[in-house]
Amino acid sequence: MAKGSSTVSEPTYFILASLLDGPLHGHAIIKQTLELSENRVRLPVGTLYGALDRLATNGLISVDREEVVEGRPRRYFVLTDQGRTLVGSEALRMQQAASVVTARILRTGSAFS
Amino acid sequence: MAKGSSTVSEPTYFILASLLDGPLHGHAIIKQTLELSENRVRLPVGTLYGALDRLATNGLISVDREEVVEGRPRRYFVLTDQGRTLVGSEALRMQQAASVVTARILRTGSAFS
DNA sequence: GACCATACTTCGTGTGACGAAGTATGGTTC
DNA sequence: GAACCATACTTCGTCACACGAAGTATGGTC
Repeated sequence: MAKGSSTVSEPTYFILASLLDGPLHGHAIIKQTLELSENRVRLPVGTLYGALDRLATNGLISVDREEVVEGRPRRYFVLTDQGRTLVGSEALRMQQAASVVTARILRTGSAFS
Repeated sequence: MAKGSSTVSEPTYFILASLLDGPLHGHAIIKQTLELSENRVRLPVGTLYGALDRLATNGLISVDREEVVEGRPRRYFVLTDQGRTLVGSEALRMQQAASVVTARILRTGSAFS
């Protein structure tokens, strides 16, 4: 389906953002998201794997490869072109939305540093 | 309970943003949101009034006054201090999240203008 | 052997977005 | 003056998603 106006949630957004630098497996995405968000966004596993399924179904990511490291299975995910495009346009959307508010707050001289 | 890490959705965010310039009634919020978002966000009425209830319950907005204009009732809502603070910090959060992605996209030289 | 970390699975619950249908009023058009 | 449209708000049902929790499996540490 991939409607143009998806408006992705924060967990989903950071999952996509985590994959910008290259393929990662599930737990690595959790760590990368923590880093990217400066320790703000701690993805719960239930959220992560549910979202990964959805994103793969919608063609925004795909499975890169699966390997077994020290007996533990790892599934690596990559951004598709569509996913890369989406996370980029989401970033622009957020920037626009943010600037609307920051401009107004400055203008009305509110208690913000 | 006004958790610090609420992470407000796009409709909710724009409702709060619409009220930064002063009290508005429901339908005026829809129009203001359209304007602020450059015609991107068209709030459905079901979403709007549901969200207004929730926001009022959570103390982020409150009813300013009710009047009847040309036979039609209007209920005006105002931002509370808490609401104003929240929308400001949400804007900062979005800005940070956006910049993480835009920086990476520039660095990896993706197909973005 | 108990315990912890990594890695992933599955399930159940609750919240929120939103489409749709409905109520009420006033203005316009024929 | 009936039909119709715009404004303004209400209520309901459904669906998607977040996320807590419990579970499976492996290897290392104490």
